[in-house]
Amino acid sequence: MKRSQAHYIGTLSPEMALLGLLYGAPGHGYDLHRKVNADLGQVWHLSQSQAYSILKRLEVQGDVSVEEILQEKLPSRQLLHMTLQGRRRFLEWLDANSGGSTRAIRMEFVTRLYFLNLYFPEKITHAFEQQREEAGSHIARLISLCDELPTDQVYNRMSLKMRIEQLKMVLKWLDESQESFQVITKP
Amino acid sequence: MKRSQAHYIGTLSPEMALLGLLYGAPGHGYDLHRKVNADLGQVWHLSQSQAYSILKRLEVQGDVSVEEILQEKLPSRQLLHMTLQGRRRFLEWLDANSGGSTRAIRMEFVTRLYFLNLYFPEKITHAFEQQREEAGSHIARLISLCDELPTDQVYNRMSLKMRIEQLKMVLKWLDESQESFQVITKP
DNA sequence: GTTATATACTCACTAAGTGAGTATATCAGA
DNA sequence: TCTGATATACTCACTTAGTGAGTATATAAC
Repeated sequence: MKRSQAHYIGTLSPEMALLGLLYGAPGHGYDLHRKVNADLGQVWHLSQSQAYSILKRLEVQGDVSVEEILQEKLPSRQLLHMTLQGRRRFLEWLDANSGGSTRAIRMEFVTRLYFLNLYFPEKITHAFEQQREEAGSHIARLISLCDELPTDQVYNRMSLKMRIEQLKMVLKWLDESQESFQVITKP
Repeated sequence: MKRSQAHYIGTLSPEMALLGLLYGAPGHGYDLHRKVNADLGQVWHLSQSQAYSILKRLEVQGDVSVEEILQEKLPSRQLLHMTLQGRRRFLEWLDANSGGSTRAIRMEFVTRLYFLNLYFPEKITHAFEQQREEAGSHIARLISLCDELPTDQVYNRMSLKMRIEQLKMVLKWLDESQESFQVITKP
């Protein structure tokens, strides 16, 4: 209950990238880590040990269950399954939005697209629209924040301005990315 | 020796924001935290406890020294001084560059400007130039990375493209910010 | 036959970040 | 005058992110 699946500000975790891979089929920690690195290596930088530690947490939380596969001589391997709870959490996360941080958009939103394309390609268009709206309303919020800032707040203003411009950029990037998706999804 | 003052990827810390304030005069943890929040609150989100924990580390590392100020009745207050080592580290950091991550630029670079303006305003122009170069070479690196990416790497490409566009934005932002600085530094 | 590589995982560590708690002083309003 | 809010100044316990190195076995390559 005390679980706030919310990350601390600035903290994004590839938790869902790992969990989501199990939606299709059970797998080993080893494979999950490799898959994330192969398909989303520019999105998340995930070390092997970090992958295992996140998977451990997912298990403790009850989002995945472990099937010990005993082997003669060999140490036993652990096959990970997504639990019903994990499935629910994953699907919820898929529909959630990534907020207005450019980092979150680059990491979470792109990861969502990855899974939507795998499992629910029909939802992609909506995801783009939703993200555009989110970005737009964040821009508005930041602009008003910036306007309220006293004139002497030079550095805070610089920072805010940068975030605003970055988000405007994101709107363009969303349009361009979506176009390249049309090619994939409607050939 | 094992100190890599380097942050893990994606991890930026307001360590230098706190340390740098002591360059001018010694102060209490309490004041340092308030000052960072007041002047750089949009740049760093720093809780009080986090501030104290960073200051503790700075002390253990030998960058600051603690002067216990005993008070009758009251619990003793700790006045923090910058040590020679701390001074050296801070000045080195001031001249270093913030790399090519947009986050690092928004946080570290802006913080550098803040201190340059306080202590060495004549260095500001150079800092802008240095940062522009850095950003430029990072853009080049990311573009070649993106070009080398196999066509099927849709999501990695999306992520890279976003970073590239963000950095191009940064170049504009640097120009605009510097203009607003001219007003301050050469009135 | 050895050496490199792929498979599959564990552990110990540093550091970021939160949230709540402690203790005192001071000042403004009922 | 007492009361309660606010400012000062700090501590502690906790979760999570992230690194780096170590362990152990199978298999293919030279």
